[in-house]
Amino acid sequence: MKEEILARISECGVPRDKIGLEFQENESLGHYSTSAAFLVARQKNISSKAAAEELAALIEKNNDGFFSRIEVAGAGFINFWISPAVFQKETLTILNKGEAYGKNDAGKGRKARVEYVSANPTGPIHIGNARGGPYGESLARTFLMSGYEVTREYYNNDIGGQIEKLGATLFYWYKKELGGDPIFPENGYQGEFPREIAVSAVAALGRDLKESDVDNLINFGLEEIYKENFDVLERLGIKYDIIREESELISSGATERAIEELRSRGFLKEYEGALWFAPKDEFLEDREAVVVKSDGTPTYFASDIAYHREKFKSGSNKIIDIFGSNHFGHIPKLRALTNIFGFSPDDFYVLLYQSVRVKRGGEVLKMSKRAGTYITAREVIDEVGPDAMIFSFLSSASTTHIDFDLEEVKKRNMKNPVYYVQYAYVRARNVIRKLGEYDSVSDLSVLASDTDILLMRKMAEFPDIIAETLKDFCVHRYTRYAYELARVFHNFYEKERVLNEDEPAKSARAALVEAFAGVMQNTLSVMGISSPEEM
RNA sequence: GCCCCCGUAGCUCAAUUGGAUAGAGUGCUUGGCUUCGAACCAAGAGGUUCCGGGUUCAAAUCCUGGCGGGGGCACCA
Repeated sequence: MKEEILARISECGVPRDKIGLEFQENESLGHYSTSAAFLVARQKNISSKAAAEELAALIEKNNDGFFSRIEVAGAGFINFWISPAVFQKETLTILNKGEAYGKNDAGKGRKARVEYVSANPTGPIHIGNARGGPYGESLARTFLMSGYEVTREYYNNDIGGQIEKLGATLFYWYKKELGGDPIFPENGYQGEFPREIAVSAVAALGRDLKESDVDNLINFGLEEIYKENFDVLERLGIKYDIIREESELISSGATERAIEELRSRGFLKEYEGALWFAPKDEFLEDREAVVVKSDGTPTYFASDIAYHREKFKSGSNKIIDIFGSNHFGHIPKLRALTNIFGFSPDDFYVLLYQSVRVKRGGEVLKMSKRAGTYITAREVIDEVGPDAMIFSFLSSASTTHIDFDLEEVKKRNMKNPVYYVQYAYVRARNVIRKLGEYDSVSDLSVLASDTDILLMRKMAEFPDIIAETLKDFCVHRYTRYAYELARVFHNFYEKERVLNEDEPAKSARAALVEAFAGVMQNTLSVMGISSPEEM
């Protein structure tokens, strides 16, 4: 809907990106409004009121019945009311397009790769890691809605110091389980999880593992952790197209080849026996990092170079990495790789989400995987269900730190706004079911009450919501929109009848309800949330 | 010490990217089921947007100086 209005305003000489068109929920300020006149006033050095009058008159001149009213208000705002016929026609379009309503072709013929979660395989996914799941998934779906071919990917740091520590921890519990009295390894992983794995390892691998067989134990442990973590992710509706493992990059020689390429092109320098990344480009940030240690082994960053080399050379148009904020220091190094591997820095995004703080009755719980004090994603899903968890996480902007109080979880379970949203959908589906067959209509002109119009307007906003999110990646916009759409429908449901209505209002309202159900389903879908028929 | 994020109603979060009277949920007070499902609707109370200064028609938002919280600055991943 915005596109049409923007086109009409920009025809009158205001640059499209300067118009700042706003949807107005309260009709007293119009269906949409713009502050564009303030800009014109400055350019022409006239009063904002005069500029608004002038601009409004120009728009009115080209008006062909699209706007029912154009009004200057306040210090120079222009408020637009749009003809009911426009919204009635849009509602028919919704019915016509169904699942395709809201899609755009901004990414037609283009590819996007989105990496998210990528939790270290040293234990179960905890509540902090889990935040990246709904975020990445919803973003991936936004790209799909925009016509992109999307690859969802997960990176597994399945080798290195942390894995050795995991092995040592598992071996400790393995020995303990067999009745030995081993010493707990320094910096080993606390918590129940390693012990549970060790117990099943005794059953699966036998009782004769020696210290030199620790790799068997590690491989068994990693398998158990993968099983657990990808199962949890699947409960959140997340499935990956690519799961890349660091060990695989090393064993295939990809890491070695990437190092060699950087070396031959002069991007590595030697210092104190180690090889350092030294891109020497226009960036000013300090990005120096060890790529090959003085003992000759590559660091994790070496594999990251190989992995991003693969991403940048994969023919994708957009590359997106979603990390926790603690990876902040990693960004400049990764960004420096774009130029080196011939990828546009403007199409590479590293999106960070802030931490999740867990409280219990107001008291902050310190989360640490090593110390074994963390809340797992599975615990929360079991408690509130995947839909409520996804909606909760998506409700706040990725840049804000969120607090999660476990004492509130149970209470929130019943009161979670996701049910308000899903219930609106259920109500609509109920009406449609009870209607049975009804005549399809091509004329919705009887839909003219305030609640009819507001519902149609809100539905017509959906494609704009998708388009805006594609630009700024603020997927939390969806939860807001979903809530508002639901509220508008609940209002409609209270005030207007469908089943008892006479024709032609009955069929028209039926069409409206069906259109609503479609838009709501698409809204829930882009968040990765289910659309239940009953609750 | 340097860098990033945050600070908005008792609590958890929004605010269309600088717009009009800062909004929702939750909690609290009150009214509404003989009518498509009340997991709903309606009404009320609740604010120095952490503090100071600046920029302009307009600041929660931008610049600056503080205060407070979180994270990062490894030959760990």
